[in-house]
Amino acid sequence: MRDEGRDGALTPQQIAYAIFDSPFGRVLAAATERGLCLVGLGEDDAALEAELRADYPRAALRRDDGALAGAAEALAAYLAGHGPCADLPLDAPGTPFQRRVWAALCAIPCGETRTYGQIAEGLGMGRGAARAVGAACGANPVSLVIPCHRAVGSDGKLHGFRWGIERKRRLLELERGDAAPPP
DNA sequence: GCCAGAACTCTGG
DNA sequence: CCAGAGTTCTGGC
Repeated sequence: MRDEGRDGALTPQQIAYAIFDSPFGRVLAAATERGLCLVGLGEDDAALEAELRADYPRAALRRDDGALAGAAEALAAYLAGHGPCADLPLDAPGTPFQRRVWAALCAIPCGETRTYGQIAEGLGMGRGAARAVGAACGANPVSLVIPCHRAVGSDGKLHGFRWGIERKRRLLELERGDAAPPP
């Protein structure tokens, strides 16, 4: 479904976004009329807005906390450890292969991790496509809704993350339940 | 337009 | 240790 594109300046994509706070810092959630198109983690609102602008340079960005209140609430609950995984509508542009990988990531149960090779094998491509899976994960714009952080190395070790490896580790600890040590 | 290299890798020699 | 395997994107010529 790639309808627009050539029009470019004629019909700029309308994107509404909101920024809220969470245990992981500031969270930016951006969405079109169809669903979320970008979820970013950061510590500076300006940096998050710049990230959104870099991914959608020609879109008409509009701050609208109300329109994204539901999504922001779900994401905040998830980041606080109060929800398994939000089932929010997505509108992320991606190739069929990327969507397949993202679907496989969503199929990973909460608290579990899987290697890139296992994901590739689950798609019926063999372990040779592990790097292709990694590339597809790296292109994932909605890091929280699509649990790309549950993909780990062959030894269960973290290798990389677009939003920072340390943040990825913390996300995994949160899902494993180890991130809630009440004193 | 095409070619080369990179990107959240894995596995075998 | 080094190179190859499968996909997509980006930049340089």
